[in-house]
Amino acid sequence: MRNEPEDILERNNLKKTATRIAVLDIFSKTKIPLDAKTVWSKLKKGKCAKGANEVTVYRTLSVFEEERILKRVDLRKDSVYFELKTEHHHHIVCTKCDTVEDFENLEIEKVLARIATKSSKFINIKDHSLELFGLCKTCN
Amino acid sequence: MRNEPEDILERNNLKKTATRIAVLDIFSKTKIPLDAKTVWSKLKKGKCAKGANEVTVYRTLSVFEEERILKRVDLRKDSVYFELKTEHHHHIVCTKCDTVEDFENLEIEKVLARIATKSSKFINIKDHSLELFGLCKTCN
DNA sequence: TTGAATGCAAATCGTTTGCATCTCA
DNA sequence: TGAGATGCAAACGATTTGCATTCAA
Repeated sequence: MRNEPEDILERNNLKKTATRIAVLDIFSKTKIPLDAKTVWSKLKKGKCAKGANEVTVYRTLSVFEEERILKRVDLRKDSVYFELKTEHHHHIVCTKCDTVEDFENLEIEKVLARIATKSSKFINIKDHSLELFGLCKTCN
Repeated sequence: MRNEPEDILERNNLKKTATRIAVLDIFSKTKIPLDAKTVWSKLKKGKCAKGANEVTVYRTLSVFEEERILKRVDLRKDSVYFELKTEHHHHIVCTKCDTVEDFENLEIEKVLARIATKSSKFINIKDHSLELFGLCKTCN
């Protein structure tokens, strides 16, 4: 399965527009969670024709989230961050600068699955967020 | 160590005002995360003199967060939720209704502590968030 | 008394919506 | 061609700020 922006859009029955392709490009190059403002400013700087509209960015992110191309990430910031939905992983976030480190851990997933079965009120757990917060070596 | 609203305020060198006491009361009775709007409406309904101002609620929550009396919780809602900073625990949140279930799990804390030591970019991890999202038995 | 806390109005910020126009398929 | 995508202006909701007033200590 190819993962070029065009392929992703094709696969999800989305029209291949310049903005959408550019947004996917940005996410795949950046590799860290981004919010609408950041994507928008990257679009403006980037070679994307015309520079795209801020509202279109919001709409694009929203569509990508619905199509599960992007995944929302909870970083305790004032705006909503997204990242490409690739392998399941979590983040360590520097509360001072914007450094983000990814990590994955099978053990945690197992424990969470077990917790899910123990819940008294929930029967259908679909997702979870797990992020660590602290100071990176530079900011510490 | 007593934990009446007055004691908490005293301990944190905060003036004991009617609104602050009422807000702490609400949090200790409710036991689930609350956002500013909810606290405000509870204040209005409650016996709190005058009913307090919405802005004051925001300021109160903010002060309590700074003083670490309250802890911010990320529930993927449109507003910011807080809860009393008591024992460390996590949440299972219904994405349809407002049901929230608490859970704690020592095993996870251990694994996270180990992950923290393995990080290449971070040296000082202070906190983490872990919330599960799904549908409760009623909404499922 | 006095600095901190509150109330009110207005500003700000992130995000959404209505509608006319444009563009991919 | 026609449904979906975009742009622009305006609306919106959550949160913050400036400033005058009130209140706990």
